Amino acid sequence: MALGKNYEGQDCSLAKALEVVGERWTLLVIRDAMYGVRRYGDFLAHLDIPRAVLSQRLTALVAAGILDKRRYQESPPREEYVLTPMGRELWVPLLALAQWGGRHLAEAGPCRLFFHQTCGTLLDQVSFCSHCGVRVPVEDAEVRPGPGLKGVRGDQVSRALEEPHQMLDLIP
Amino acid sequence: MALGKNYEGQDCSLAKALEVVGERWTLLVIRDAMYGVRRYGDFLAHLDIPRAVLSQRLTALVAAGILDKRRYQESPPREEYVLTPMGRELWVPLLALAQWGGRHLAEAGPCRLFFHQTCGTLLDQVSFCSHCGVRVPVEDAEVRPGPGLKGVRGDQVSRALEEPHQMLDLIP
DNA sequence: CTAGCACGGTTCATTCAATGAACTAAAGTG
DNA sequence: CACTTTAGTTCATTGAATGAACCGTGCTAG
Repeated sequence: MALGKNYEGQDCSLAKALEVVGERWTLLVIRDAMYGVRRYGDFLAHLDIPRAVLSQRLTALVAAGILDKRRYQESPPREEYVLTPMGRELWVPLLALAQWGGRHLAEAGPCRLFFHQTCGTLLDQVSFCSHCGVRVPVEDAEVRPGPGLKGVRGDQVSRALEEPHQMLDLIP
Repeated sequence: MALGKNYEGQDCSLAKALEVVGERWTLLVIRDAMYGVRRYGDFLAHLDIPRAVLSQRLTALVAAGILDKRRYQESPPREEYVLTPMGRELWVPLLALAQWGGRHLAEAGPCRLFFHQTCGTLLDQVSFCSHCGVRVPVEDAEVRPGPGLKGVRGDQVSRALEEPHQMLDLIP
């Protein structure tokens, strides 16, 4: 692969994690799954990822136990990819990385902000709600557009995310 | 590059972060820098990374403001790479990812454990010390070998990390 | 003063993955 | 029956990763 194999000699939990989620595109696929993207075509439209790469990544993530592929309708048979509990736990490092990027790399501020859904508090320190004093799992969080959002993408998913949206909830 | 460019269309802080730290090897280089690795040769020995890739990554990280390259001795002139404050903040997502890997991918348990240096409390929930109620920055943390550590690597850095070691402190 | 060595790289041929366009296949729709 | 939607696969091309060899600087031992 391009990123992910051959870290075996590393004797390190981080290396093990990167073997599974460290390849190009993989974390963005997982991010989209957290936004509620579930279908091949929606990932494709939102990520501008080559089809072959998307197929490979989805298959690998299913094999790793991060995504679950399941039929959501017969006739025509259609499958969706949803995060497993293990996949949902990636919320913590993912949010931390996004917040780091928002602080240091986004001139105009973060593109998206995350809130504790039950109390409305902004999550700015990892996934910890300073108001409630609890760690907020993905399912209790809400995304809203942030100051840095340009809104240049025209796809379905991007448009849906211009509105506040509960994490994991299916994109229209 | 192989991972990192071309996420520009993404309008997302996570994508921006991955443009800088999402390439193969990059996060492992930063991890080593947090362990106190500073010299080209030590990164090389500990990571088993091709020399050309290491050069490229170090240069890119300096350009991104994550590492600082500075002379630590004249005659012979030698440079070291140390984390900037911005780089040190990657501690949060890095630790979160390592903990996720330790929970889900390490049969024998995590290879390394991290402790709040001032009180000795294990950091198991991101970088938050449950005893002191504070967020622990890298410089206040200590690494110790965990149950999953096999200790198969013979290089200087690996051997040094078989002992408790304060983060960021220079490896012997 | 010269041979060797440590360190920090660069160069280059080969391998392997990413890219993107085209094609396939199953099923439903008009 | 033609056409569309969805979810892929195939394939030629590009580009990065790999690993071995080489380079240059400045110490150090004989």
